[in-house]
Amino acid sequence: MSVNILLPDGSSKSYPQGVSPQMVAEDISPRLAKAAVAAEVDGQVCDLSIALGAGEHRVRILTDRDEPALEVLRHTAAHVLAQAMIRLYGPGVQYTIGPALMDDFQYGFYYDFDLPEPIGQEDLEKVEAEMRRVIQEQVPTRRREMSPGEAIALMEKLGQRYKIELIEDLVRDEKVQQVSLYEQGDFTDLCRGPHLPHTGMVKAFKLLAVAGAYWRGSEKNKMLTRVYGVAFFDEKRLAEHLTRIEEARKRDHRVLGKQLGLFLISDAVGPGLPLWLPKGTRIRMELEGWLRGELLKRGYQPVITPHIGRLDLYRTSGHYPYYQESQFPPLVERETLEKLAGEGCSCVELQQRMERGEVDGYLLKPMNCPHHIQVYKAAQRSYRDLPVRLSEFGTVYRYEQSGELNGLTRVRGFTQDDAHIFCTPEQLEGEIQSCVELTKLVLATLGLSDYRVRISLGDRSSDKYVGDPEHWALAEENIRSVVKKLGLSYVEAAGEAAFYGPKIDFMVKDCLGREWQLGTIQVDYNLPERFALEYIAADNAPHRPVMVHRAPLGSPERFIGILIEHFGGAFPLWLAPVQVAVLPVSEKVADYAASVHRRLSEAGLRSEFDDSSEKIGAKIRRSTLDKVPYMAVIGPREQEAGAVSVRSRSAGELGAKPLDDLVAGLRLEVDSKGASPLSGAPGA
RNA sequence: GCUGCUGUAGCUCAGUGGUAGAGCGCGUCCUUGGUAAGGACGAGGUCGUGGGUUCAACCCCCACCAGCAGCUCCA
Repeated sequence: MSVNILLPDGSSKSYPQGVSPQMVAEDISPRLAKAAVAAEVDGQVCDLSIALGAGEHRVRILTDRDEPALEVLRHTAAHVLAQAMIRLYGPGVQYTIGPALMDDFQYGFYYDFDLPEPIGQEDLEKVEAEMRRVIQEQVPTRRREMSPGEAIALMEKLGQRYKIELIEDLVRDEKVQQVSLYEQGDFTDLCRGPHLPHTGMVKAFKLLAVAGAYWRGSEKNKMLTRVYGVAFFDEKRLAEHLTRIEEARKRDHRVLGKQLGLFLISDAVGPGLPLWLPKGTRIRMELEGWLRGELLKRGYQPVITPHIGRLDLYRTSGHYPYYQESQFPPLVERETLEKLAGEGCSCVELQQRMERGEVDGYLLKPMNCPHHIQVYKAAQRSYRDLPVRLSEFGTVYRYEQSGELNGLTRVRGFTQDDAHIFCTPEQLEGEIQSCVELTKLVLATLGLSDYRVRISLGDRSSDKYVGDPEHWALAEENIRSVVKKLGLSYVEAAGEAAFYGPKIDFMVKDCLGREWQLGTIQVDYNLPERFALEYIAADNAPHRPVMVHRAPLGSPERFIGILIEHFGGAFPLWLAPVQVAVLPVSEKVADYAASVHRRLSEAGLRSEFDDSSEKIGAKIRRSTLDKVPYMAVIGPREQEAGAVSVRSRSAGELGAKPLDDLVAGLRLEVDSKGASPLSGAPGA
């Protein structure tokens, strides 16, 4: 029996049985054999050393240029890490799991350990040094397959109880007959593989962080020590990666928000409760103002509703029972509180009675929909009125876990650019479509053109979801249909839906390639049911409307947080808190400069006048650090000519221009939300 | 919420068991300078909060609060 190998170039070769991809590579060319790091056999990435069975196989030799090879490299790097840890901290180190990461922005692999004593960031250098030793030794890796029983016996000998648990689970859940282990010198790991032939092929790596992680991701389990690292085939790519991380760090919206005076999170006010400073507010007003205009054009009716509402309202909607643990506790009226205290009611009792609905209170609203539903119900609705589209930039409060709070992207008090559309089932698909189109417009306007869509579906087996399965199926079908019709690339995620219905989420990549979840569109048959919503149809009988919840930004707080990072604080002109800085060269031209400043302000431009006694270089530097898009430098020459010397953030010095030209140019750029007629360069 | 780390002037940070410093920023004055930092002087801190150890704590110990990284969660 022989092995027939089909190569990617279409050629085929014949070998005796048991031939390995490594041998095939050697046969093709010594250079390929040297560059080979792994192989792809019949579409499966595997070790170079495996013995190929009889028959025909498609074989592709993977070198450091192939994406799947990088994953193999990182996986081996994780094993090198584990081996180094054991060498340093002794056989008492329990190693658990250590995968390669291919989609993470920073990290390339990690390994979770149960350590006899904790280690910190400062220990990583020591671990790296030991890893370099393991790499220098070029320790060969060897795959062994054995029965689960043998593997358990081996792991018992090594004292690795997490591995034993993993093997036992593989047997129980997947009924495996055989497991694979990788030997790497004195280190043996249960592992699916594949791996590099030896550790010497891990060329460039760096350990980046040490942090806690629960065993198997469950907070009920023990907290392990996770060491994160990244690895590449060469130093250059590693250096680029580290630069990219550094770049991201510099764009951190929390850092820029402070530097540029955009927002503030004050301990005196509370964690996760951002305060918008004047400059940040400017950005938000522009963004929201623009969106408000777009909503009016699309037949939305703005409403304004309060920040709190009766507990009963949220009992009816289901939010109170479903998300109690992530809400601020309810407010109870003083009189009620005093009466209950008089009856000797304890705090625990009070909470229980509120849960049972025996005591009412008020809740800081966690969602706007119950209020909007009341607005819908305020009038009798005819099918002729539908769709009713109620919009509000409504601020909601959610008690996020303390460890989750993060700048503007995860907060406890935030606004939703919310709207609720009440429509007939027949109108639903069209409404979803226009919501998707609005979200696309928002993203396009802000230059966030790299995104995909996630359709989050229910999960029949979970009890998390409420409502009629038929409605769910219908809603899911409507959503799919729209996404397909608009040709969006999408993934489906079962079990990710809201409790009341499926949703579309926009997953947007920023300029550094990091993915964020922004806009959302959710279909809801459930709340109309719970609140007994109706409209009178053409048959003169009451029917139940469907609701769409949608927020193209998601939340202005979160969205602007992401925009700060996307633009690195250099906002396009229409959003920039200060659009133009007027910089007189000396006090001699202060009057003329002041008149320029006035003229710009009167034209509706946000102008800042720097009349400090600094030299012009210092003034320019200050405006540059503030990322002001345009500067108008003014000296005697400009005064003479009624001109300004224009300097742009993106294109540098543009030379002297008549003041009228500057005003007109800036107006044009603001109104077009992008293109820069002054410099010919993009505004951002 | 959990694990680890951190908390000193408005900001970024240094520092010592004997109650504190730098740079930037801020204020005043001098300077009137042409495209990324002109000069001088000055103000500003109960060293996160509360306990404890000590003759003495910003420094050591404990608790709490907050921030950061990761995990978990996210209507």
